[in-house]
Amino acid sequence: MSEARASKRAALVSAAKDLLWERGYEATSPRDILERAGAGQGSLYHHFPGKLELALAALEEMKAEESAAMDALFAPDKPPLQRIDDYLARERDALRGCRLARLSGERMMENPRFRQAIADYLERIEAHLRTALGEAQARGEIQAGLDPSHLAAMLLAVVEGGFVMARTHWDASRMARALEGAWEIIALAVKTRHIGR
Amino acid sequence: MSEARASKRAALVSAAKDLLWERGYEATSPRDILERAGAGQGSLYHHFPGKLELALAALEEMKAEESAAMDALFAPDKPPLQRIDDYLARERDALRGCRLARLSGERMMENPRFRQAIADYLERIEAHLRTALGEAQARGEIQAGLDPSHLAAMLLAVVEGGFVMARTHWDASRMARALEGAWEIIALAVKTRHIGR
DNA sequence: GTCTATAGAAGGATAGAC
DNA sequence: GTCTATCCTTCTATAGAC
Repeated sequence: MSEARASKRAALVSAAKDLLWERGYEATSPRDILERAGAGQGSLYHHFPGKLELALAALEEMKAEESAAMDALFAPDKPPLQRIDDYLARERDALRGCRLARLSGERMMENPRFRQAIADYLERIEAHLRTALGEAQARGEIQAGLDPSHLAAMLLAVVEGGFVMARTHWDASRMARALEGAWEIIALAVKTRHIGR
Repeated sequence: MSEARASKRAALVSAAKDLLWERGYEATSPRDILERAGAGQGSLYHHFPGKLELALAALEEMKAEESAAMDALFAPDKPPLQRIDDYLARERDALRGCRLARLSGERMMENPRFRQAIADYLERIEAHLRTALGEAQARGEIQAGLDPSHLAAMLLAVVEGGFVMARTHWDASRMARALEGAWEIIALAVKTRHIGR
């Protein structure tokens, strides 16, 4: 149960997580993973039926880790507008891309399990945003006519689109500019200056 | 010079454009392209040094086509807010993804020519948005404190992020919701009701 | 459980006839 | 310019020893 009793299985999943983030699924071969994990050919196929199942295990771990980080960031005891502020201001490695959604262009997205792991993660963020926006609206902190569900989707899209832009221009400030825009426009919806940085 | 004199080169580029959009770069093999183009092995390597150069040619054509569509959509004689409205309301196949930026997760993005073709396209849209927003602001149609450059980046990010969300959830309405949010929030910045649908 | 060795298939490119 | 045939490498998985 201790981490010290490291199995090759854990090393394989860990290496797969790294490589999926760095290169994506198609561009990562079983050999790449074995090499990085310091494991022999057999280990992968002992623990998993093949590359896909290993990738799914890696995806599940990434989803769990990132979801936990999001749950902490959106702690319900924080003021709702503070949660949104913290989400937008979160430190990100824009050039690396979203750890999960960077895979959205892969052919493997045709696989429902692969796709769903990523969808679960995005939906969790969107739900947190929706809740925070709803609470803020109930408190009278943002304008009444706005739909929290639409705004939540928009904010998540700005972040995910920001990753795409940063990676495409190979310039992290592209993400920053998009977030700046979201910031400025959201400020118009906030009745009193509850958030700031 | 006529289109009737179709060469295999054109067929190859056309097939590559289709497949890059459908599957991405890594997931498309030279054989896939040859098969769809109805060409023999030799044709590809007669016209191009290899798969990469063919993909770059395809990318350039896609960039030219999509850029032309954007130039038309952002016609300078349209009222600026109308241009923005038209951009957001543009019909898109959300599940297919952005024809160019869907490749942003590919390992081939490390290649500067590959990356730049996509960056050029995104920058062109962003510039159109920036110009339109600037003009609208100069006309006094949107609030003065807002930065057109930030808002332009934000709007492009909503669209590109919307593609990611739609593909991930395999649900085109995810893009629609993000756009709805952008719409509602932008309306707050518009002083008079210049845009509508 | 882990390793090395190997196999079958696909990817990517070349040779050379027409 | 286009084709068919072929080649080498890499990918993915299997076999079987330890």
